[in-house]
Amino acid sequence: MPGNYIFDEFVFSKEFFILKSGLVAVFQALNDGSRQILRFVLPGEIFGIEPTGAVHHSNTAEAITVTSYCAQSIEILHRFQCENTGFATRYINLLERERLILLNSLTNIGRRDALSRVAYLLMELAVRSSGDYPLVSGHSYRLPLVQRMIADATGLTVIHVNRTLTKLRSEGYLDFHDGKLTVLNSARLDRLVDLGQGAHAALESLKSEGY
Amino acid sequence: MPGNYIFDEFVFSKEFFILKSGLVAVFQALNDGSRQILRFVLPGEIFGIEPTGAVHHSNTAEAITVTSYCAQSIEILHRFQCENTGFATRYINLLERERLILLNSLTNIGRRDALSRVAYLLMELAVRSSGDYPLVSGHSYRLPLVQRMIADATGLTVIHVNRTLTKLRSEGYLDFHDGKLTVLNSARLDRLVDLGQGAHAALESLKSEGY
DNA sequence: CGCAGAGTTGAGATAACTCAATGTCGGTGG
DNA sequence: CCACCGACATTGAGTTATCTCAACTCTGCG
Repeated sequence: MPGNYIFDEFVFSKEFFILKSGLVAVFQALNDGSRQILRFVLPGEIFGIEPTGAVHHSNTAEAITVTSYCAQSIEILHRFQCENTGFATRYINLLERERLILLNSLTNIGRRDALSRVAYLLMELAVRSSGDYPLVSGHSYRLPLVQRMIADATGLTVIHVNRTLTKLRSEGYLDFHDGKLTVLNSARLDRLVDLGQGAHAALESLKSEGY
Repeated sequence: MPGNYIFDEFVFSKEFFILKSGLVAVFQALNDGSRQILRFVLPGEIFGIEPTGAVHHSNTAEAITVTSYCAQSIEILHRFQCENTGFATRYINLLERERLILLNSLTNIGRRDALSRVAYLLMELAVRSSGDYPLVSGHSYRLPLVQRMIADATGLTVIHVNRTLTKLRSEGYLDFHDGKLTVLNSARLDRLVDLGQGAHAALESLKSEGY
């Protein structure tokens, strides 16, 4: 259910999860009441992984929409590691893919200004969920986020996200409202977000695994 | 050798690396000539991993000090995955540990102001390289960085890093110069950086693997 | 000697933040 | 049925953290 916590920080951790449908946000809560969303989890991706030996979850997973997922014991993973090559291989793939997403988020938050930062986040989610890249101008993608979540994920304030979205629309890049992203001009959007060959290569590689 | 690139973005990727000694920075280069340092690699950690199927490295690794490392073919990893449980398990451990570091970096860059951001980066590196946590007041830790690298890693400008370091010293948190971090007051430092139970738990868990 | 890389400091510009008010919509209780 | 309330979105005005530009020092090195 939307708003539900699938697991909480500091809960004893013996399981990891594979999302089957819906959207999940994984975040770290801070003392001042704010939070940093570390990643949005899309169907087919794993979450809740902790370093081997860690006893607690280091962050919290919140269901953004209605979700279904399956929980796997870490035990099983270790047991299957050898018996079932396919399973371990797939697990490693998913970890590596998550890692790539995290690296891009780091560059996004560390280097981009608000305009391209918000644009990149929305693009990335659209690419990951649709498998399209480049995104197609005029097309709409369903991203069930509210502005608060964009703020928590980008490190900006909600108010600034609001102004930024207004600007992205008025300058003809994209339109986002009511959980729907409409691409106004895919080529311009690409240029806005282009900060090195890395950005495009990354999006290209994210599209490949359309689960 | 300092300044050498161990691998470059977009180089064909068939190997990953295990650092034996020295310090390595992994970064993404941007169009405007700046870069985002994604991670500092310490001895015992792996770098150069790409998602299975990717043909290129998605970032660049630069030796900061004299380094020694060994290169492993990805092939070997896949081949050993089943034959040699220990190897695959260790590989997964390292991936998971890297993931934890990345998550903390994301929160660091997304949520902290310059003062605590720089402080956290230095603390994290000291904890990871020494295995001490909490750090001990009055003790010095060797971190062969220049201000430029701190800037590239935190998403700040060199000039602001400089002012921030001055402030950290004058306010009695820490002193950093000539590649040496001196902890002035470990407890205050901890409080400065404390943005949720997460921060301490994370540092605690990073210390555990002193290679 | 002179030059390059690193660090430092000052002054002014600007992106993003804070505080405060207001609008819209859907749900809920009287 | 209407009034109220809470979540979300929007807008304005003033503040502040960080950036930019520019000058200057120090050190090591060819």
